[in-house]
Amino acid sequence: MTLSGVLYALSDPLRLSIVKSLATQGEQPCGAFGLSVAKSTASHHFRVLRETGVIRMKPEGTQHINSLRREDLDSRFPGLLDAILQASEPV
Amino acid sequence: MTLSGVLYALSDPLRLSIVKSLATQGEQPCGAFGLSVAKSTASHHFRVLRETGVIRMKPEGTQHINSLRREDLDSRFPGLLDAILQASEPV
DNA sequence: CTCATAGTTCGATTATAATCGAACAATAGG
DNA sequence: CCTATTGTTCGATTATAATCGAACTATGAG
Repeated sequence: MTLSGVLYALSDPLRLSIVKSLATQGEQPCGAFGLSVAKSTASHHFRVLRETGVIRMKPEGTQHINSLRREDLDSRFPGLLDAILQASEPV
Repeated sequence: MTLSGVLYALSDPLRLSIVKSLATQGEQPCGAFGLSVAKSTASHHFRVLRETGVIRMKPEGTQHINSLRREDLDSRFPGLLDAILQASEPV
């Protein structure tokens, strides 16, 4: 889990929107985000988030539940996630 | 100045190193960072940092002095820069 | 067993980004 | 005026990343 990796993962608007949704709505399956891209594209973005350590995924029935790795992020990069979530909130 | 833009700019290790240097050493001309890439490549990275609003540049004699736009960043994205600089410090 | 649902993987395409060298521009110094 | 220094711009190349459709996998429902 690297800083550059996390920043890169979050620099994509679609991935950032996923993370924001997880932060405010809590864990959700991939289908719940209403992403307007092909399934394979969505899967790619979830993979990036997973591989950079931003989210975790657990299979549950036929779906995969995503959740934010908040504790890990907060301990490794204190304040970073909060700053990002807060910065993107003013919408 | 967008969040995604700033995150993108800082997700590149070379650009992050420039920003770290500016944060700790204060303003410096392009040549002072000891970047091991071609001049044109360095110029490209400075441009990205400039265009995303992370740094400003002022010509001074034959050189261009770079400085961090800390106030702007802090007011637009409170805590973000600090979190990033702190996270990358543990070196 | 069959079928629908939820995602993944694969391969291909397209779009972005990083990188370089060469030529250029601006300035300061002699 | 000539030259060195500092950085920019341009064009080309290469590397990464985003995107899609099609085929696949796993699970649960009937």
